[in-house]
Amino acid sequence: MTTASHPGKRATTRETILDHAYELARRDGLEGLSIGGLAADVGMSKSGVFAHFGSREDLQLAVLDTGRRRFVTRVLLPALKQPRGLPRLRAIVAHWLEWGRDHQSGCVLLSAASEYDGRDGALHDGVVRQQSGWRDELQKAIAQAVELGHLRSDTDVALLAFEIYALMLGLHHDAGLFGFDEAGRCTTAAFERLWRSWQT
Amino acid sequence: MTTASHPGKRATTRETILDHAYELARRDGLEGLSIGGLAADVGMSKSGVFAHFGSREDLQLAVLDTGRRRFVTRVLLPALKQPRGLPRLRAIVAHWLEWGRDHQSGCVLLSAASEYDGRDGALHDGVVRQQSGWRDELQKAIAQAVELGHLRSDTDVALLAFEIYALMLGLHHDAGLFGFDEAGRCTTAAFERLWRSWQT
DNA sequence: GAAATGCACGAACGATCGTGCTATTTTCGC
DNA sequence: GCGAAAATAGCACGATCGTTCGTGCATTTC
Repeated sequence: MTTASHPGKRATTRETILDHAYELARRDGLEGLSIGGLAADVGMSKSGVFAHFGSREDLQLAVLDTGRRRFVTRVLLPALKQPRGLPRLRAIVAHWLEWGRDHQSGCVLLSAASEYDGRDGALHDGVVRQQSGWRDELQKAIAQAVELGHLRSDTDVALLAFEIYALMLGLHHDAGLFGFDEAGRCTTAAFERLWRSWQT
Repeated sequence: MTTASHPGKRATTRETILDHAYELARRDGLEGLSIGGLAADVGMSKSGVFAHFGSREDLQLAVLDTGRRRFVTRVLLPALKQPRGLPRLRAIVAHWLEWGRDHQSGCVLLSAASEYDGRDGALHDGVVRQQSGWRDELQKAIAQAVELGHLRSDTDVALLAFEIYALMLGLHHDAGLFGFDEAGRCTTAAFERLWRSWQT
């Protein structure tokens, strides 16, 4: 009877709860996520949901990590199948655009970034860690494209990563307020201009 | 016979409340703004604060409008003193950058945009109206720069406005998470690249 | 000086928040 | 099937939420 030799129902229920919490957090943010509302959405009791996490903050951290894992699965991992350099970089952007299309009603990772950028605590730390981790991945892909000669040798890696991220922020912003169609058009056009400006 | 009896004490107290509310909303967002917390911050009773607005939603709308007015005063109006065309456009961006420096701990307008982009209601409508109004001003300034030959005649006005806005989103995002210095450096460099790419 | 008005306060409402405790039910190895 | 253990429900708590209402104090108006 050490620890969990059997699969246990706990893990799957926790996943279900996190699925619902993720959807709720997309609309209301991690700060707007309440245990009572989540329990009603899942169809469980408040205490039943609560027991899976121990605190609201741990629930929020778990939802944040759910978002991170989904983003990695949907954006980063598929792109890693492409050859290094510009193809992989463009694949990252392409999958990121799809992510944006599917998350025009709100992205947990971005809303968390704007919710916790000014405070401190575990959520802030988690957001910073997640965001800087992704920025590192982005810079890594850019650096490879430079090394392989796909981008100009004097490319400012951090600057290009900033520009790419900024365009995706613009996409989410405009898609949420003005609709995805026009926002997607602008973003795509802006990316074409961006590649042209850095390409060899 | 105290100070300023002509505009009535009500108006000045309301301004004081809104000053505090604006600062609180910068950290916690409009959704995180509570009447009790605001009252404690101002040094008034809950009901005293409440009486000035009639509802929490009206308070939030008032804070949103406070942000809009400040932004217009700090960014748009000073830039309108510059000659039309690229000088005015660059002045807009310059003052916007200063705004970003002073609001690295959170900008009410941007947090409101991400808080209400997925819902509906008066706050959502107010945010959309405010954002599209500002985008229109931006496009107007760009169009003038094109007409005056400061920018390429085939300039996609909406696209450039999107690119400018995206860079400012990137600034706020990075400044909030990683610090203003590096974010400001990237933003400035990105703008120089942007002007070069559209200039005649 | 009396009456009216403007403003803020304090108390209280019902609702919901997060979070403990204790039963009760469900699950799973035997 | 049985019994142990895990998982969920039930209930209660203090705190805070937005909101309402009645009251007191100032100031203005007559």
